[in-house]
Amino acid sequence: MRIYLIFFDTAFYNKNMSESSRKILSDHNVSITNPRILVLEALMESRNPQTIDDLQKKLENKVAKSTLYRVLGDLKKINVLHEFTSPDNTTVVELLLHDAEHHHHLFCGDCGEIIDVGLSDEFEKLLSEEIKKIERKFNFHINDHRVEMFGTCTDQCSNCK
Amino acid sequence: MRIYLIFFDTAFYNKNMSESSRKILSDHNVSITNPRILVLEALMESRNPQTIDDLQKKLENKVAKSTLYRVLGDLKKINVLHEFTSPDNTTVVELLLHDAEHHHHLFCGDCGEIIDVGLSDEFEKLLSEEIKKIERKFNFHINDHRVEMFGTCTDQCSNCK
DNA sequence: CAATAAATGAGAATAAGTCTCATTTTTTTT
DNA sequence: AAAAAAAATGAGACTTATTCTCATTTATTG
Repeated sequence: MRIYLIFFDTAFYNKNMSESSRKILSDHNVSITNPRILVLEALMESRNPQTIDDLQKKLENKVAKSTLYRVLGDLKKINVLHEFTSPDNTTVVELLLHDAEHHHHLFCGDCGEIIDVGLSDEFEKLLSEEIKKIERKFNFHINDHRVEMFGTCTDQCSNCK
Repeated sequence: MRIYLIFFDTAFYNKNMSESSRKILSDHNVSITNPRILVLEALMESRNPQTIDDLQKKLENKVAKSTLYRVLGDLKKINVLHEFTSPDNTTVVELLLHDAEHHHHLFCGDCGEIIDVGLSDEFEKLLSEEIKKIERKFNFHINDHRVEMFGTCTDQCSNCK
């Protein structure tokens, strides 16, 4: 089952990114424009979170800086993009596709790589319980959470060796 | 035991913040200057993380902007300050005192308040085990982690009501 | 207390992100 | 399918957070 999902996912990415991009936009009633397709394609090119700078490089000058930021804002608004900040204070961005599983982040302090990681169901269950306790204790309504892990890749990650 | 710690902590903060500040600096072989003491005092004034803007207001114009950033950098270097970014992309900063317990953060999306929260020992133990698994799986050395929780305070937090 | 080293203040410089507005592209209407 | 209306884009000006520079002041050392 898990293998099936991953397989599907990869196929989804590679077969026709332009098609997928159009579908994402039309599914959310967002008008289909070239810059939006280009940005979505650039986002799909890598599975892990990437910096705005990474995106700009991939897009060369095919999309103006102001448009890039605007498109990213649009994608956030329709909930297909997740933006957060890495420990060295860089904004990073990742696509949230329909089949994206709930996950957390592992940061390498050496090369800056950010890796998506899933944690066990047992852990997630206990975490949900902890969160319920926190909601009661602080009278909060909590709608999202994330575990961030900080370390160094011991020479294995793609940027390092 | 927990009550005792909190009690000690409060006393530590209030009795003589200037003294404590000097001690922090001398303990880390950092020269004792007025701006550093003022910044440390401002940091001690609130228990939860605060923005750079909060600090600047507390300091009025007693410390130049460039100096404030430099002092914060110094404090990070000696590991008594933790800097991170809130979901709305604001830099926040909190003092890590010797007796600060390991904790996580709860963010209110309405008023921006950030609250330190501790989670149960049982949870932390399971999280450590998960982290060991991740270290093996990704060949990483992980030295820190944090759980971030996002929500809204239901009219209870200090900024809101 | 003098000499040396380090830190500070003021403001210039940089960089990330936002805003403006004339032009172009997309969507809607007919 | 063309015209009209609405929305999005590009280019660059603007803003804001942070860093840098350097002359002056403050701390530390001998």
